[in-house]
Amino acid sequence: MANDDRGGYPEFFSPDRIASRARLLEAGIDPYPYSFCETHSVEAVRADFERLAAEGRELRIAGRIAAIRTMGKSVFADLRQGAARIQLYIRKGGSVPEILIREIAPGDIAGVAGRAFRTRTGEESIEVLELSILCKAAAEIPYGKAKDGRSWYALEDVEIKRSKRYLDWITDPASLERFRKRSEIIALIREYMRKDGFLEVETPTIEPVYGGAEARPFATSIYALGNRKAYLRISPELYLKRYIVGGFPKVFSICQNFRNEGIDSRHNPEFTMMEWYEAYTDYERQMDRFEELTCLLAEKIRGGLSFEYAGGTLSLERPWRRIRVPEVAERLLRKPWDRATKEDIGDALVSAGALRPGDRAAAVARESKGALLMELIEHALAGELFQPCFLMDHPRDISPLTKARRGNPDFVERFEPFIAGMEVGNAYSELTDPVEQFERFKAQRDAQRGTGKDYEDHPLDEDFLHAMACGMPPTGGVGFGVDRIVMILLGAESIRDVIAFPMRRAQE
RNA sequence: GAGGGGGUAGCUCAGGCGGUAGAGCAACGGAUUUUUAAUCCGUAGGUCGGGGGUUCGAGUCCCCUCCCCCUCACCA
Repeated sequence: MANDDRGGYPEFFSPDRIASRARLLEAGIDPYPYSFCETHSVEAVRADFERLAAEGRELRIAGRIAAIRTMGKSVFADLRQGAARIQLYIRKGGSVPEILIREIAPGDIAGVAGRAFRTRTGEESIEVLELSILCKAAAEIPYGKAKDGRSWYALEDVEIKRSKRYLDWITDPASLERFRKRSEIIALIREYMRKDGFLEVETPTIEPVYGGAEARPFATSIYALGNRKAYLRISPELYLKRYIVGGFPKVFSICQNFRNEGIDSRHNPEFTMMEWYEAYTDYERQMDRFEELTCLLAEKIRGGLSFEYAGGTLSLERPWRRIRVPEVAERLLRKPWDRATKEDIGDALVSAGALRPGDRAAAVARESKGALLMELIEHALAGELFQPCFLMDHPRDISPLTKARRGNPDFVERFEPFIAGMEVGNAYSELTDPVEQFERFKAQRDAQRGTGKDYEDHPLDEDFLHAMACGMPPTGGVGFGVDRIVMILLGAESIRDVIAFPMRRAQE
């Protein structure tokens, strides 16, 4: 910096650029004009370059200046629109005022009018006849250097890339593309659902009673209602079922869920959930649907069902492997489920190395039999869950919203799709018997009492029970983590690379 | 929550056996009449994450603390 007097401005204001802004204003040039009339995108110019160059018609293009190379009387600049770029050629002493050529800088947003032509070296370029600064950037943009898709000295610090996503997007076309594709994936999901007759609906984000999942909620209060306690949604499930009860047989919702739990490469306190319910179907039908939707997304986004992820090759070829919990349980415990005790599972966990011997007693006391079993199974199968599969027919005691497995009532008709070892979703043949639902809720509460998991006073959602008592058709429902599906489809190994503004510890 | 790695100029990184901070790129000034990771000459830029301690002297050693990344544990 030639000048370190920041005049009380934040340190990210560049004195050089503030001075440049002042010089432009002094010359009567507004560096922050109100509009610019574009005739072409960079992409459009690229796509039709030869014809446009031959016609010599005036093109008007706007974008961000990413680099400037001056060579005597010639100035070359890169104009970027997202991942697309084109070179500008400005001749000093031509129609572009000297002051604009002098003050334009990398990071500024510019509008140009000019003609398409090829330089002596063959580079597709725009000869600039008019130049407007559409925004003088006041901060330095860490562009680094780039050529042929490679870059040098560019912003790489993931801390900055994630906390200042705008800089990440400005400087890294790959990041921009990742988030464009995320949006495309969500659009494809909506398209698939609509085509099959599903209605997109909304549910409350702020709820008097939370439910539909087991998680610590975010608590808040409602001023207008005497500071009544309220919670951010941990799942849309109980409200979506009210739609089903009321007469919408096929509904879905894509929404943020909020869970006040850990933050790591697979968990963000708020994450995007896609959840749907389809009346008159069971979980078998929904397993097909989940496969179908995931494969459709893979075809459209990756161009096929087989692609690299996390150092391995995923194959989404249908049908995916079905892993039945009761069968795995019997194999691991070497005795029938009804004869196995919590202590047996505790022993198995210890001998599998999933639990320290000293923690066994506490775990057995704290967790339900079903929860212990799932811990054991997920540990035992960890190496087998890379290829897409369905873990299905979970223990009844950890699945309070699910119908019993036909012919095996200790288990339920539930499945969790796993891809690349990640649990990406959860689905049921939904429980529809209101009396049993009431009993299950009570049993779940009793089981949680004193385990440290009864986070808040958590009243039963009586209104939900009332809805169910009014009659809910047989229904299959599926919820999946959109962020995780996006991670897999886009090759991201951290959820923070697919959430635009992930939760951070550091505060400004 | 536990273990490991890291935080030095706007960006990418050196230095680290304690002696008072370096490079490249970016920025700024200049040269160069078609360049493209342009090049060349010059200038400026850092309380080495924060606090405390040891020392004549700490980016470098010790303690505390904040933040980031990875692995593990819990949750989608």
